Amino acid sequence: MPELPEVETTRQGLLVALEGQVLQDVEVRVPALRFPLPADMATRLAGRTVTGIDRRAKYMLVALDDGQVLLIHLGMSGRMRVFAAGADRPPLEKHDHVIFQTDSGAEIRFNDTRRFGAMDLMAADEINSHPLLRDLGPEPLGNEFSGPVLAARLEGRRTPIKAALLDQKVVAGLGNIYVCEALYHANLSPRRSAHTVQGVRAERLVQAIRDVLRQAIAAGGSSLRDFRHADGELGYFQHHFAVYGRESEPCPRCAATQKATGCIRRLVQSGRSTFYCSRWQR
DNA sequence: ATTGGTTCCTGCTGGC
DNA sequence: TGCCAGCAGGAACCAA
Repeated sequence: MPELPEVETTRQGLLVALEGQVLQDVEVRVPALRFPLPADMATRLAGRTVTGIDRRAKYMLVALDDGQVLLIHLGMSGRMRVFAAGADRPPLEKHDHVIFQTDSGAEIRFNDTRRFGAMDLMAADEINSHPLLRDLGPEPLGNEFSGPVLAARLEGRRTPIKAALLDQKVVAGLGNIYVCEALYHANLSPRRSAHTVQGVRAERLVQAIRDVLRQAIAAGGSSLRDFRHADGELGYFQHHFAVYGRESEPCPRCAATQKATGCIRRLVQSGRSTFYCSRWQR
């Protein structure tokens, strides 16, 4: 499930392959993603040079030499796979929806089993007003994210803190996995009403979010089912999950104090699994 | 304004 | 063994 660390890992892999390269040919095999790909996307991309790739939340923004920006979202099963010039290329798969060829002979395949991914084209000066980007909250790893900023965004919200953190308008880039992990490291119950996370609790949560995201990026993201790096390698942060997917196991801190007996519980909040330590998180 | 529920999609899993 | 219902999940959308 690509969240911020997986998107960042993908961005880094794509940047190595694409920066300064010319998109010689773009083939759209299946345009029906989350919404239809722009009908003229292949035409507008052909012959353009990639000048950079940025990331905003879970979106990659591929900058082109003519002032256009290609927005890419991986949805929940999207992958970008780079095949270097001259490298072996396995046959196209069922869910390889978009194929990019560079003039130096590299190929990039966008594969997305569940088709929740998205792509769009815009002008560089539209980035801040684009419907998918304009309402996003602060970047959790950016300077503008802090305890007071998060606290202000949680003020008056009666929804559980777990649900609030999944809302991309509160803070951008978190998904189910890293929200569970961050709440654990901040000792906060996922059920706690969002508006009660103020002051030192908000500071603690911001620190936990930043720490877990930084560590996950350093580990190349998490590979549960679908996620792979652009070169096909697996991320390994899944081995460092404290609570996610570990129902009825002891959490790391309970294990360390030897008071551990299946302290990790699972509950369902707004239709999604939440994992937490029943002893530490309040 | 905020919040909860529904929907899109496919592949895997569990129950009978 | 085989079938199908249920589930997973990011985020837009709708209704209350």
